[in-house]
Amino acid sequence: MYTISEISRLTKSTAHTIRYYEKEGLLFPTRTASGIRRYDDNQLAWLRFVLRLRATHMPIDQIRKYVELFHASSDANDTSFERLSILEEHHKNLRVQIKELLQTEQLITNKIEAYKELYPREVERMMGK
Amino acid sequence: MYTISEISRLTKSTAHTIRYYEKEGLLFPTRTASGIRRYDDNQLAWLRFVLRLRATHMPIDQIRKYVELFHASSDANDTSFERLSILEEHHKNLRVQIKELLQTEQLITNKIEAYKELYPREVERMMGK
DNA sequence: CTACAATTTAGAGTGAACTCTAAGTCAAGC
DNA sequence: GCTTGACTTAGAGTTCACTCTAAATTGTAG
Repeated sequence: MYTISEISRLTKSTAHTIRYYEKEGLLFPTRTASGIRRYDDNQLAWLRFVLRLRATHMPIDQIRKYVELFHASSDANDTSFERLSILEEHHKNLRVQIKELLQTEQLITNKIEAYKELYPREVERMMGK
Repeated sequence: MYTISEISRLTKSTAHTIRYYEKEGLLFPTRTASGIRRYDDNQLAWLRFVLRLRATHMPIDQIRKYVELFHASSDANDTSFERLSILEEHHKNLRVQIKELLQTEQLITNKIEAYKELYPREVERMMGK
């Protein structure tokens, strides 16, 4: 079981952000009798996943929707399909982002090459060659 | 020469945003005698480039720095190297983003597969197979 | 000339995601 | 028991990038 500062260190995020995610309904740590947050390995893994979703620009609202569906799921009310479709929507988003980044990466590479051709000696000097 | 609404249509951005970019020092359209903005093909191409930088999360401050260096450049004060290094910084950023996206894409793909294995028939039905 | 659409400005408002503050409570070492 | 550092809360503040408003001006078609 980890304290918030341990989780913060392990995930390289701030305790402020971790509390904020809890307030937004993304995390549900247990508490000690005196009210101090305790995180286990499952919650650590889940937070790590959340941070990757955030790093790839999935809105907090969407992540919360996913969490709510997870908690609402039961034999009588299986929410797997909705959760799957949220994942698939983000997956579609990821592919769009990847495409945009790869295109722009090529464009920037070309521009950089153009600069280097314009001033080949100076660039070599600047680069410490 | 294009009006702001034509540029807006051609770049799929709003006139509001285009004026905002001008206020932020990214664009310098000419004006008619009565003060109406006019954009030529060079400025259109530059705006398109700016929009790709933005789509790949380059901060407006950085783009402005690049523009300022461009305008400050002369034979006596060549700013090509600084501009090159700004491009290279963004290029480094792009590679980091691409890596993060590809990793997360793999992770999500795996999760989606797990859902589909859990409920293969229902997923087929949902997907209209 | 008139009407109506497009453009202009300064500045206010919005939304998302943090990020921080202050005042108080709790835990650990001496 | 005392001190020091970690933790708690509600709520305020910040940053970024738009996004919109309102009132005035300009362009255009009939």
